[in-house]
Amino acid sequence: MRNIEIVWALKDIANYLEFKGDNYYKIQAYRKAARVLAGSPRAIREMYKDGTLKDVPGVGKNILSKIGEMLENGECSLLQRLRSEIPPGIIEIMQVPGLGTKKARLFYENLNIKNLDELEQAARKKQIRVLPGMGAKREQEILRYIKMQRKNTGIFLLSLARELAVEFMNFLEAYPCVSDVFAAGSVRRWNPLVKDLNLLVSTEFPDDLILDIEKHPLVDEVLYRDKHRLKLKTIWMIMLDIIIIPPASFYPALVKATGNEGHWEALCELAVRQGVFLDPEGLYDERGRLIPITSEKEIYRKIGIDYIPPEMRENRGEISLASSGDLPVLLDKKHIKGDLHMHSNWSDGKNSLEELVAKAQEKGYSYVAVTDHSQSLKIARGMPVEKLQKQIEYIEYLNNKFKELTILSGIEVDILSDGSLDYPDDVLSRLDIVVASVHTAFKQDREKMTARIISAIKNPHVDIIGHLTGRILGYRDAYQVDVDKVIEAAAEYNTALEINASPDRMDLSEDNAYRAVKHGVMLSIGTDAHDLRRLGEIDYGISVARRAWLGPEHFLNTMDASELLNYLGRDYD
DNA sequence: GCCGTTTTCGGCCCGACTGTTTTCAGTCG
Repeated sequence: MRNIEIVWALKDIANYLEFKGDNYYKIQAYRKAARVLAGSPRAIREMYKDGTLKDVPGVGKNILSKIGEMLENGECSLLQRLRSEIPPGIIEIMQVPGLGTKKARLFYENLNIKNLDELEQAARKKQIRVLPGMGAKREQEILRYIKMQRKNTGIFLLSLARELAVEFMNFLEAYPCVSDVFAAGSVRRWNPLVKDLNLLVSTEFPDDLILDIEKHPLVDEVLYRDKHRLKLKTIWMIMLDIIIIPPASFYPALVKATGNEGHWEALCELAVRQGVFLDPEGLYDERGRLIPITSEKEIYRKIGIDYIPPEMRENRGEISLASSGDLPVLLDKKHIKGDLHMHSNWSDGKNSLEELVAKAQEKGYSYVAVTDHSQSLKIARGMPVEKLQKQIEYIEYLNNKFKELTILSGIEVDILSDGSLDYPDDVLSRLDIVVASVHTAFKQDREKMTARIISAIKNPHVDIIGHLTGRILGYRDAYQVDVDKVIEAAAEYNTALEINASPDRMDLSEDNAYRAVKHGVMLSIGTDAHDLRRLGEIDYGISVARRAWLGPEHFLNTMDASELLNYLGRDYD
C-alpha cells in the first residue's frame, strides 16, 4: 500500500467513527495521524519496516498496528467492519459543505438517506427543509453542491494524476525493453484538473509488457486492450490510458498526445506549408520518406518554428509566436530563489523552523519567508503578538547561525471581516514580509468582500495578498470578489498577488495571473506548505505561471534576498 | 487514540458564523 492509500484509510476510519458518534479525541487522533503521514516525505512502508513509524508524532501503538495490518494484508479489519455497518454514501453526505455528522444522521434516521443521490431526491421533493434545524436555504445549498459534484465527476486534481503517473513510470522504466515513458495530455500541460492520465511507452516489445501492466496492484479493471493500447481503471478511480509506441515514431506521437487538438492540427497545417507532412507516426519529407526524429524539439524545428513548452500547447496563439520567434521566456524552477508562504510548528505547520530551513537549503533556495497564522485564527494556533515577537527574535538568532540561507520573518495575517488586519500596524512593521489572506466570512457579498480585500491592499505593510479567491478545486467555489477591481488596486498600491501553489487551490488561476501582470501587478509564488513534503508543491505554482505565459520578471521569488527586501522597502543587513 | 521534565490516567478542544431560530446547535477554518 502507498502512503496516499493508508492516509485515505485513516481518514475513512475517522469519518465512520464520527458518524457512529465515537469519542471526539479518538476521531481526531486518526485525523491527526492521517495528516502527519500525508506530509511524510518517506514511504510509510519503509518506516514500518525499519521501525521508525512508531516515532512519528500522532502514531501510537494502536494506529501503528492498524497500519501494519494494512501493509501486511492490504486491508484493515476495523475499516472493513465499519464499512459493513455504515453505508459508504453517508461519508459523502458528511462532506457536503454545511452538513456534518449530525445532519447526516438526521437524514439517515428520518428519511433513510444513504447517499448523495437519495439526498438530492429528497431535497428536490422539499423533504429536507421540514427537518429540525433545516430550511429552504440549506436545501438549495445542498442541491447546488451536488450539482457541482456531478460536474466534477471523473475529474481529478493534477497532483493525484501526477502521483499515479510517477507510480506507473517507475514501474515501466524498470523494464530494459522500455526506452522512454512520458505522461502526456493535460497532465503534461499541467492543467489543474484532469480527466485521465495518458502514458506513452516507447518499446519494440509490447506483448509481455501489456500483460505485466495489467497485474500492477493499482489496476482495478481492464477496460480495453489491444496490441498497442491498454485502457485501465485504477483503484484511485483515475482512468489510465497506456499507449505503446515503437521508438521510431515516439516523438511525433508524444507531440500529438501532449498538445490539445487545436495545437496538433495547427502543427500539421504548418508542416504542409513547410513542404513536410506530419502525422502521429512520423514526419515525412516531400517525397514521403520518413525523416528520423530523436526529440520533440526536432519536430518543431523541422516545421520551421521554435520549440513550444508543453504548458503552452493549448492553441491560444502560441504557434504564431513560435513562428516569429517571439515565444516568451517562461518562469522556470531554476529562477526561483525562495518560497514566500509556509507554516511552521509555531502555528499549525508540522515542522520546526530548523527543519524548514534544512529542506529549503536542500532545494537550493537562498531564502524562505516563514508566514505563520495570526492571532485570531485560533484553530490554526494563530500567534498572539508576544509569540510573534519571540518568533521574530528566534528567526534573527537562526539567521545569525545559518548564514547560507536568509529566513524572512513573515506572517500570514488574517484580513478580518471588516477589512482590518489581525495585527496593528506597529506589529506588522516589525516583519520582513506580510502576506494578508481571507480565512473567515467567506459568504460576504461581492461588494463587501472586494472592499475588504482592497482595504488590506491599501495597508502599506501588506506586501502580498494570499490565495485571492479562496477556491478549493472540486470542493469550494471562489468567494464573491471583483478580481478586476482588486487587480487595479494591487497595481495602484504596488501590492503583489500570490499564486498559491497548493494543488487544490492554484489561486490565482492562470487567467487571473495573466490579467494581473497585464495591469502591472507583481506576483509571488507561495506553497502555503504546512509540512516538508508540500514545500515541493512550488512546481504547481510555477506551472500556473507558465500556463499564463509569464516569465521570471513578474515574480518576487526570482529576486535575491537583498533585492527582494529592498523592493519590499525593508533594510537589508 | 495519543501523549507525558511519563509509568497511569487525565487532558486533549476554539470561537465566529450561519441558518435556524427567538436562544442556539452545528459546522468550519
